[in-house]
Amino acid sequence: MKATYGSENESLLESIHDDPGTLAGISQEGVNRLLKRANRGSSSRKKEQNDLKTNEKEVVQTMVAQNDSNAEDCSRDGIGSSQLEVDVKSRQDAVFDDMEDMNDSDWEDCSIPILDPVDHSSNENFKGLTIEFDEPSSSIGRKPVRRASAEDKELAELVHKVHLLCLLARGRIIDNACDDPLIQASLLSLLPTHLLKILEVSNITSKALIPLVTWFHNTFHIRSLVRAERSFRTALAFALETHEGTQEEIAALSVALFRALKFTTRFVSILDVASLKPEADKHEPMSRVANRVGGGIFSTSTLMVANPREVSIPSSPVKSFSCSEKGNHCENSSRSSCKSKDGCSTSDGPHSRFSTDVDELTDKTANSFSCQAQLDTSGQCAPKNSQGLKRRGDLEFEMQLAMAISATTVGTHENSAGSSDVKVLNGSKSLDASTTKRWKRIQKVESATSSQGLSTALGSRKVGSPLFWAEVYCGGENLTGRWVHVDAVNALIDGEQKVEDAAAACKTSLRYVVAFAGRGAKDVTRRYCLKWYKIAPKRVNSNWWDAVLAPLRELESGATGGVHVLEKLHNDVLNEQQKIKASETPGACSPSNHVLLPEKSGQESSKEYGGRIEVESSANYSFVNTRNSLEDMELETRALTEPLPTNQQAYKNHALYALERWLTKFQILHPRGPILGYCSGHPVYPRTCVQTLKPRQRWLREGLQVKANEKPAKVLKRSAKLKNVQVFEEEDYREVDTKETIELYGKWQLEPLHLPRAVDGIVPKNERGQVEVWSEKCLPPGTVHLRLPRVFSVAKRLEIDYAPAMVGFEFRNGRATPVFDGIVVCTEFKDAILELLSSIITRQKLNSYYGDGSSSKASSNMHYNNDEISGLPIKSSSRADMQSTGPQKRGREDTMSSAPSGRLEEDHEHVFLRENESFDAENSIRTKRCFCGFSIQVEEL
DNA sequence: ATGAACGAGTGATCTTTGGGGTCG
DNA sequence: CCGACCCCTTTGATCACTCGTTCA
Repeated sequence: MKATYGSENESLLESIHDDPGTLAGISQEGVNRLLKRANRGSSSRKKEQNDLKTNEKEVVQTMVAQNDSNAEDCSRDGIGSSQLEVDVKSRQDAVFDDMEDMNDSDWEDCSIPILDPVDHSSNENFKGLTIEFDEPSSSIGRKPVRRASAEDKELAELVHKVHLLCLLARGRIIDNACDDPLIQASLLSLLPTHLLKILEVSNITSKALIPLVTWFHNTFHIRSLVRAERSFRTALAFALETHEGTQEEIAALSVALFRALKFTTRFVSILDVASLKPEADKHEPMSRVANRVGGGIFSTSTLMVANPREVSIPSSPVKSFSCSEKGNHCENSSRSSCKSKDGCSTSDGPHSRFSTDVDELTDKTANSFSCQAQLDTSGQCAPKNSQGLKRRGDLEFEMQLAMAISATTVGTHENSAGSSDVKVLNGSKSLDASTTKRWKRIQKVESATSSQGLSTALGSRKVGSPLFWAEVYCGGENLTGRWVHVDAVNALIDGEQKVEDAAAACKTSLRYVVAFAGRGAKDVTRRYCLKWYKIAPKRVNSNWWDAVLAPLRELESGATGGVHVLEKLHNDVLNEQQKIKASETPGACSPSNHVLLPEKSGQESSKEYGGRIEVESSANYSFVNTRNSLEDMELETRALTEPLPTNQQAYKNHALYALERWLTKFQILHPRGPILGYCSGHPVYPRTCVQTLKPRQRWLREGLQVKANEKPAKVLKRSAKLKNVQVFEEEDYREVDTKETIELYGKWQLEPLHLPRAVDGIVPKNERGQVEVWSEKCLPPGTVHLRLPRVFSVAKRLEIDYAPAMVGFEFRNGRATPVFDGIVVCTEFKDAILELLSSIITRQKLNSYYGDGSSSKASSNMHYNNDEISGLPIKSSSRADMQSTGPQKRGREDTMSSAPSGRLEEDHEHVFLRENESFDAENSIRTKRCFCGFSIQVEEL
């Protein structure tokens, strides 16, 4: 495994050079680091297990040897030996755990009492040992279950996030390359003249795109390549030149073409990231993650076959056929890379194109998957006879191919059977039934072979998955226009609802579908995902993701749905003229301004200051401005209209729906309805009906109290054994008392907290003489919370009634201890307290500036004075003040006080940790405390 | 093949207000 | 005798979640 991963890492490193963009580089570096760390962890874990086993064996062997030597005198007849070994093993198993951490030095050379095998049956000790043997032996049969630790999860999340960022960066790079004017111009120059008529369509529809996509699909082909070190733009140019490329490149070319034709177009990609949860990779070693990184971020998927030459070419009598039957393509195969029986194509030269013969293809695929991927640039391959025994590589390749075909064909079938909006190109005959059957067969084969340890199959399941496509904004669709899914690679138009199934068939999770435009990005997963409840748990924390996407969304919106500020200003100047012309063409860009050599991408067409394009961009301003909000609404609507899941489990954390059985003990349905449907006979309620309940005391913390005469919405019985141990001992016959109930209330039973008002300067306190200040709302009316140092002393000295303010609990020494911070006093005393505190501060200042002696003396005076004022010893400055050696920290602050210096020579240097600081915002006084108890107050400028 | 039910393991969350000895 | 201070010791119950197994 390690070796595999190592090679993957190397390819990963190589691929860094692919895009020398800083972000990509940095991201890649991050990924590598994480992967290395992860690999280390996982390999070390594996190593642990291996070591465990190895150690075990060694220990057993050693001990057996030892025993042998020790039992030299024992009779060694063959009858007892096997039993002896078993028994010895049992002991070793029993002591193994303890031995794990011990060094050899920990072991004394001593004889292990081994009884004569003949006699052991009569020995009681031995019997005991034999019993111990049964446990580990039975556990051997059990699968070693190692659950993911918190660290594993954290690591997996980190990898997931970094991977996401890398893929985002990658998408932006590709998107940017699609805007390349030269590439766009070259594409346009390739375009047949008759297809240019599409530019005359004012409001483009998905239907109008069919000839264009057909041409593109017939012109450009997928080929899996060994990547050379080059930028994506170069790769794109190369793909353009050779008409072949990776799925990513071909998809990018299609985007570039649409943009060249002035269609508002996005490059859309499934970000196939490493799993958010460590368990997902449990059975797929990190090599697969690395592989996916290599294949997903910096190149398209690669065939997981070590030596491409090992892949045989099935020798069914195919003169040619297209793997992209019915317009669908498998990634690692294309018609151009399919080899004739007696020839191998070379990668550099243009490949001959073969006409698609679906019927023939059907036969071919039914017999065997006789399509050969061109696996490397050399394109060399050795034709082989499929009749013979297939090697692993053959088998695997066929599986990949089958999956790819199956995946895409499913979508095709649904397309053809589906709505009229769905267009299927290049297909005349449905292969679905047979392909589906094949798919199932192949799946069986796959599971069978993988169980045999077919390592090369790792990662290959994702082959064929639709990972890249385009979204073209079709103004002629619906009333308002909409984004249309255009997968030129697979010749699919408007097949958004097929993507999920196709991806699922290739084991690709549709967790993140991101559309790129204008160097920005937008999450459009909702458009392609019907079962969001399956996706949501696999996605990263939405806050983080939204924050990451926020700036990119603006860029994307600016490119596809809005107008740049400068353009808007410019357009404002020409407002009158625009108004006149705006009413003429509210749709997409004008075809009449089409030029073969575009100066800008479709998104930036409005930058072209000339004639109608400019006018249109302005005219579209309000229109396109709503385009994004319309799309947001569309995605939002999809989010709110998810179909009811059919299995109960799915309701457990469903965002929209709930089953009563999955409610937690602190939840309740209120109101109980409406019932949206039933699942296995259980009524389904909207999630909005699920209310969280809390005890009365808990609501108080939030400044809410239960209304009068409200009965608890739920009463829980809680075992209180520990609490009532003493009670129980005293009244052990009252078992009922060992249970206590918790009365829970819901939000609808609450009202704002009404605490008794402070009267006559007396603070209302609880039974402990405190005020619990969980928030400002918990303060009794007429009181104020003062969180000032020494305020206790001041209040006491002024003989003002106060209550310690309890702000929470902390666990210390295994028990909860209340945390106090400041005091609560009646509002009328606030000024008096602050005044006195202020006077103390002033006195300190005067002392420090004009007092006889050094500032240190003044400082010591301060503390002394404080104590004097309060008449009470102040803990924080009691001992330490007398022992401190001087202030250790001076910053920009104006030091109001400094510690006494040099009075006592001690080694201790004060350390003022930030968490020990308190800050009085009103007076801008910061109190810093050393752990020794020494404190210092500074006024911040 | 799928899903329900169940059990086991794990991590997260909730809990929530000292007491005895020593010294000045 | 009283009050201040130090030291002790670092919970554990419960819930939610996940995964594996079994069974229908």
